[in-house]
Amino acid sequence: MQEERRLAVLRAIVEDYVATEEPVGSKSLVERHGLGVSPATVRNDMAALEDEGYITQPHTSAGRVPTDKGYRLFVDRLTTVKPMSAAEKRAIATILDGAVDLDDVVNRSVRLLAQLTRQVAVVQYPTLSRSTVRHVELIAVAPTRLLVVLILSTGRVEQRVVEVTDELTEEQLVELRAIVNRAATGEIIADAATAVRALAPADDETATSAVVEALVEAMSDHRSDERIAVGGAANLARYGDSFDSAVRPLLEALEEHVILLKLLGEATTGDMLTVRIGHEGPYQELSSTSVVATGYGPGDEGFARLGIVGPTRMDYPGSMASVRAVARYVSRLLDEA
Amino acid sequence: MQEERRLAVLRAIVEDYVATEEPVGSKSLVERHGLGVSPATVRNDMAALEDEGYITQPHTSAGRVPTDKGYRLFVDRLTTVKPMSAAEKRAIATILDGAVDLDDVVNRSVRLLAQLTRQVAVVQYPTLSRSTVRHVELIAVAPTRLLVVLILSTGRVEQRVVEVTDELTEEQLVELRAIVNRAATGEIIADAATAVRALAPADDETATSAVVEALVEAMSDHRSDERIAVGGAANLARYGDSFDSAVRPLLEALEEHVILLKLLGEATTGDMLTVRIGHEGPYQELSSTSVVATGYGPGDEGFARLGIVGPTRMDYPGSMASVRAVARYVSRLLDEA
DNA sequence: CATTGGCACTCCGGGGAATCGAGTGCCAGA
DNA sequence: TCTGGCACTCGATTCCCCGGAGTGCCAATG
Repeated sequence: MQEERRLAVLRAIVEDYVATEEPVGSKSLVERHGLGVSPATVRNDMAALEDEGYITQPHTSAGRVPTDKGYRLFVDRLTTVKPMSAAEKRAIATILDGAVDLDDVVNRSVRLLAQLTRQVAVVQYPTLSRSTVRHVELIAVAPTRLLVVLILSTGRVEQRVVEVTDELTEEQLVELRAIVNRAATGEIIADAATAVRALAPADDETATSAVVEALVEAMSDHRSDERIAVGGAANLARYGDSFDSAVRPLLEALEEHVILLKLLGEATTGDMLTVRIGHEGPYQELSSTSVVATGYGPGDEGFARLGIVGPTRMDYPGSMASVRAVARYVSRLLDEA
Repeated sequence: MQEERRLAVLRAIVEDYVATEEPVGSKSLVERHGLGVSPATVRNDMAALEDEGYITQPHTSAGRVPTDKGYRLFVDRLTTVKPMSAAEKRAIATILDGAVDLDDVVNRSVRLLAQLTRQVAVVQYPTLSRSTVRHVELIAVAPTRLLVVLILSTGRVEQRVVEVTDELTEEQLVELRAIVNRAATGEIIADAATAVRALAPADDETATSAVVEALVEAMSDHRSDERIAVGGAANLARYGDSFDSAVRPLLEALEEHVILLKLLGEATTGDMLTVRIGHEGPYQELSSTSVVATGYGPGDEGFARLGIVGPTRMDYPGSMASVRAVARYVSRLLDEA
């Protein structure tokens, strides 16, 4: 089965290259790994692997380096996500259990991920779409001006200021508040939006309609979708070589949350662990960085994403394990709340 | 007046070094700047300046480089904050005027500063302490559970959940809400806390006391004091040399908001433009970075800080001008709101 | 036919040696 | 007090050489 051995060789190359950061040659390969064949044989395999595009050599007669395609094969077929040790699990638990609210959970997760993987970690705040409305509050801040406050089960608060044409009496306000709350409270946000919208006909011009409009807007506001926490940027300092080409665009991307979201992947892919290697991503400038991400969130389907981004030359099994473990733990945490 | 010329030489050295990033020698100095003396004369001055500790040479018979002490003198006596051009002012205005709320103002400011100075920008969120209470809302979320919402003039919302021992009727709730609002609404936050605390004697055990406690806590909560926005980290990529020694600790500091706050300086120093050069700062690891910061905020006295942090070898006049201009504009913006 | 040992070849990277040149310090003279 | 001249220093650049790791190919072997 020379085919099988070839894959073993590829795996060994990836592992060695990740560990040493240097092109790996046939001789050191057979020494470090216990493949029971001679360097010459390995060389033949390497030549074949190179023909197929899985590895490449930086210069003539240097060692081999995995290509993106090689990493892809490695991730897809040559590795299993290695389970976390009990100690690591405990560490995750202790760190995350101390969180007091949603913001805290996200911040702790991001630090934890950065620490575990020694890469840059990115955590998207859970979307509103799955949370429920806890309360709607209307407050008159001026005669014809209302402050609409939307309080969600996650503890998040959205607010809008609404101008109304007619002055409202206190009784009208109380009544309106009651109506709106009756429609929205306890509903998940999408349903609440529908229910609230049903309260006012489109051509209505009363205060109700203005408030309804603001509420619907607040509910469907995607700003919180775009909220993201980033951590572990200091790990970029370990890039050392290839600085301008790799670190600079990444640093820029870290401040563009829209780009980060795109990197994490579309939320529609669910809670699958996804790995995007180098050029597979949407940005050319980031062609030497990979992303390991997954969906997470309470309930069955993930509704936000978290992950890490680092050089293509990274420890995929370890990163994948960490990302998955953190995602699972956070999801459970959110489930309980 | 050889003393005067010496200072001119120092200024020229600083300017050249900042521009070229290379040690500057006597010959190129007299060429680039119009001091009407010979290189030899300048050399004598340089020797004197070196004796006094304002400049130093990296290696024997290389050019001279300013020391921290040299930069200090430069900043204190040899430079005036150069006014911004009309175009720059317009740019500041257009960018900041588009802001829709406090978060937006802060985010835009941080980007703007980073863009103007090409350094890392840091903006502290305005503290609650100077803002006024717009409204207090009490919401029963369960029979013996109240959600206390504190809405401030800045648009910030603080919330607390309170457990009360006795069940409250709707009337009691309305009354309590009225009492609390009468005491707090319109007051600046410190006064409001005092007023609210006066509502319930310390040994009281009623719902009032629980609510009061939560409110006071929310009002004095310092979490928002610590909120900080950072931008322009990509500018660190321009450091090029001295990477591990300078960029790494800075990247680490950027994630530790407590450290950033310390770097920005104590808020008690008011709205003075302060410059901290290299080792003058509280952290040894950041001995090759400087901070240009100032207080800002509505009203006369600054109550939050913003600034930039970059290499000691930076364009101080330009940075100071940008920081001050942005601070002023933001302050005016907050004043209007 | 896959595997292996042998062999010639390539080329990167490190270590000197030589050179260049910008810059300095010092001194004597104006 | 300033200036020109001069000898000296020393980091950076260039060049060269060589070692070593690695390759590709080929003929031999099980």
